[in-house]
Amino acid sequence: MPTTLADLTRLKPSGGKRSSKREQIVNVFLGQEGHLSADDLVDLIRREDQRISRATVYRTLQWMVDAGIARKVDFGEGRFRFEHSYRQPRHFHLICKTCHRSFEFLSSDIEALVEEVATARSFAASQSVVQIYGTCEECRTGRDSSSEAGQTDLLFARDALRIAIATERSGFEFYSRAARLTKDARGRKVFEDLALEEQEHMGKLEARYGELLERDPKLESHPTFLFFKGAANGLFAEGTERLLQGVNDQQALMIGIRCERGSHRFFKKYGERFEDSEGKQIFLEFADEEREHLDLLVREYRALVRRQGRARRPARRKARTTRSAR
Amino acid sequence: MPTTLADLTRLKPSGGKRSSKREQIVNVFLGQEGHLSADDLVDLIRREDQRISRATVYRTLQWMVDAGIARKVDFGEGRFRFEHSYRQPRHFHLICKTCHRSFEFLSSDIEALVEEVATARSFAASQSVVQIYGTCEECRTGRDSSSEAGQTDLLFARDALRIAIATERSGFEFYSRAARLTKDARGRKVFEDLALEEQEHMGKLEARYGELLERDPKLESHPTFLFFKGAANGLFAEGTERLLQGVNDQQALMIGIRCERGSHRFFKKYGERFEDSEGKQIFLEFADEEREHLDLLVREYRALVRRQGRARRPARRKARTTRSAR
DNA sequence: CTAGGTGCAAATAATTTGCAGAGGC
DNA sequence: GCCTCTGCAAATTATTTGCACCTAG
Repeated sequence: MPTTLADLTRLKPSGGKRSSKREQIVNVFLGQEGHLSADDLVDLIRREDQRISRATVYRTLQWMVDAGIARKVDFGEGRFRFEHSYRQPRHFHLICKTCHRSFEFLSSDIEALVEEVATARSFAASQSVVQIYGTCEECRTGRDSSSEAGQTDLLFARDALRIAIATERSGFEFYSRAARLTKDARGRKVFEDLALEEQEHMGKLEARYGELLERDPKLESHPTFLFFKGAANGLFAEGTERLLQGVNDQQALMIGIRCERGSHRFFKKYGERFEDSEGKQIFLEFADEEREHLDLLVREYRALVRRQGRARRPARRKARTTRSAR
Repeated sequence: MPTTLADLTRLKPSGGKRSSKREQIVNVFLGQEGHLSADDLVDLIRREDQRISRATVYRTLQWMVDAGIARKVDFGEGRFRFEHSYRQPRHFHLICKTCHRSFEFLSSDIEALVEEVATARSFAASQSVVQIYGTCEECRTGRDSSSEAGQTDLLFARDALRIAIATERSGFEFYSRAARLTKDARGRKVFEDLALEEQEHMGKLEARYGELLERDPKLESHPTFLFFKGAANGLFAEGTERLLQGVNDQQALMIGIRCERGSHRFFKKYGERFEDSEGKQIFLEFADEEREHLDLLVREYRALVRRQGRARRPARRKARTTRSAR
């Protein structure tokens, strides 16, 4: 919970005096969950202090937006609502027209497509809004679907970890198979080491996942928060499939490089896009690890090419193109 | 241009009297392009008739929304804008924060993802908003990028045709190859016929595309309006690739069935989602054609299985599973 | 003749602003 | 003491509504 005063003091980038009123309003805002309208906030404030005027609340909200504490969101109701911004990544919304609650989600997939559209239209996108209007499960079925929001902070971390774990798992599988298929002893050793490392790190991530579950035992009952198709099988799945179609040592290395590069790019980009949070942390750490693997593989690839060159000096590349589609 | 009175009379589903004022307002609205605010419309109306009150404009706008002539859109400016709805499919927006103009696009890909998210959260989605805020090319580079909107109506038809043509082309390729690979004479004939049909229809679609270009010679200079990844290679591309991995006659038929089914579903679904327009027409016609092909293939598949059963009566299925991944 | 459409002015609703006084540094 | 924050009331902006009047079917 980022509601402590200690946190708040760190939260004042732009000028502004410390003032009891402002402090009070910010505290009430941060202590609240969900999406408040200016009026909601006034009501809440009035409960503990009758003497705060509506204008001050509006002014403080504007200040919070400027300071990066709050984000102004528009659900098409003819007035704005405000949500926490601190530690929370930008996200999209599902908005129930019946109960007027809203639910958050992230979709790396949608973001990628949005970027593609902007690029195709040579449009410099700075922000995007995705809102799905409709009826939530509870309003349709009547029963309480126990979704109850649940700190998006934790959900983001949970899903980030799941993706990282799936990637490690598929990486492990990839390197194990690659090791089995590699003829060159030195190359085999590289793959074996990497497989081991992936497995080890996977263990660590799983432990971390366990810790997360301890913090909120119901965490796993919440639906997906971060949608990312690549996550399902892990980013190495495609590479593993290509391995099975038969490749030589050099090709195996190259496929590994491509997978690590894709993985590194995804985690780096996604990690950087977000404001400070545990999920961001996980993504960036993971990006670093993948970077190291990538460098290792690239070094190994160069070494292999050099050795091969020495082995058959005058013989030009015989390029046994293995006709494997495309 | 759907601005004629003839068109308008057809446009009054719900009750309402013919009234000169309303007629006048609707005409001015439909004669205009882009996204008008209520105030913009009042200004335009006042130019030809001083005696129309602001309230009537608001009331008429509401009536137009109910009648399906207009759609209310919210660009987060603190007021609503209105856009034509008649003949225009629901679309998403790119919104320039500098010049405040907005540009439209469709994305089947984003729609699919949005649907997936809603399903995963058991949310009954009824409508979705996708808005990309940023700076348009013109505002960034200064020069006129000649984009000038261009009837989205025509752009939709253009892109629908392009997708249909790409699909026909890939279908032709698929059936040609399938014919070449098929041993059974009767099966070969079926594939050959289909290849011919795809080619023929492709010609027709290309002619239609040509007609479209005549209506607006600059049509091709406009950027993509309808984003759909499947369009690039056509919906049969994947099937063709699988053919090349070696299959028997029965498998080839099955792959064809799967492609036609996917294609039919896509065109049907997309066609139905849209309001009356040329693009919709193209999609639905195409869906029908694919349906016919699908039925033909299914009949042929059943016939083949029957013939095979007769050939080796007591022999149980020998199921030569060709280990081709998954 | 009567339901619905229209104008005008007043009402709402969300948000902003002018100004005088209060408070932190 | 100065500069910013605050409260209050008035202003602004977008949109709606009450009510008397008008008009097409």
